[in-house]
Amino acid sequence: MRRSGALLDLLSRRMRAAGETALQAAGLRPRHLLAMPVLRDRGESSQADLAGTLQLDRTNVVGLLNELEREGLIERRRSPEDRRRHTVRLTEEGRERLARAEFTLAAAEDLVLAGLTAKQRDTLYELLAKATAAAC
Amino acid sequence: MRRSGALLDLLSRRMRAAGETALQAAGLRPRHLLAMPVLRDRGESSQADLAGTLQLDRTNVVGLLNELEREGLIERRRSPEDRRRHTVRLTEEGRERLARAEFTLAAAEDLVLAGLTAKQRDTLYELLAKATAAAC
DNA sequence: TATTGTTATACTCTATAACTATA
DNA sequence: TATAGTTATAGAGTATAACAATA
Repeated sequence: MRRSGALLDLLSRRMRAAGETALQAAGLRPRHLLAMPVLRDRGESSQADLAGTLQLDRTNVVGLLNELEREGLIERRRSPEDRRRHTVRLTEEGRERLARAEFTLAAAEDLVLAGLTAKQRDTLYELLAKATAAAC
Repeated sequence: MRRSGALLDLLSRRMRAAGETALQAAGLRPRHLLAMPVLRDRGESSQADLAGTLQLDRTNVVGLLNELEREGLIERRRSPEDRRRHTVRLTEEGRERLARAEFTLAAAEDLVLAGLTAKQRDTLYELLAKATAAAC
């Protein structure tokens, strides 16, 4: 019986472990590299929108942003239009740390996928992108 | 930049959540459906071998097997050849519960991958199998 | 009433260290 | 000395409930 779930579970555990190791020197974790690219691409975002995009619970986004804010990589500001919202942006340092960390992480990820050819890695990425794009 | 890790993380979280929901009625969790098929295919296994195959820490396999043993789905016996080892097997009830649960889980997994065609799901499975087959 | 951010909390997953019994 | 299983424990990931501020 074809059980993609078991393989996904194993591969994502390896990815996480490899990512943690690779990012350790940069003082970041894979989870940080989920949120930061979104902020860079959008320019800014509310915490709720960010949680929706990452499909993380908003309560966990609070802690994630606390860590990034403590490191000076993001900043929160109260939105003038809707004072319930925090507008979150990358700082300049956040942008720089992200650029370096992304290369480090991408290299580590490719290493985990060393069993695949470059073309197969591309196909895998496309299939994952298509699968996750679906509502659920 | 191509970041398979982020997509893998998201998809495996969805898989886990869908699997938990689907297996709830059977009183099992996705993690149980990792170990049980290995035991069925091998007939029996020591805990250390099982941990190696699943790439789980042996300390976590202890708890996993405790749950399955409490439910009467596996049995541990002291190995006569090496009295340090526990020989683990599926019970008859374990075999039956597994057969039913596998269909339930496979259906739930296909639902998570609904954004892909059947052929794409097969390709994804093959790529995941090849990627995880590599040492690391 | 509903939403945004927050805190407190609980449960799962994973890894490390240390113990025991065997080899 | 080393290995198999176990226990205790700590850290990360995730979700739920409840609250204050704001809409």
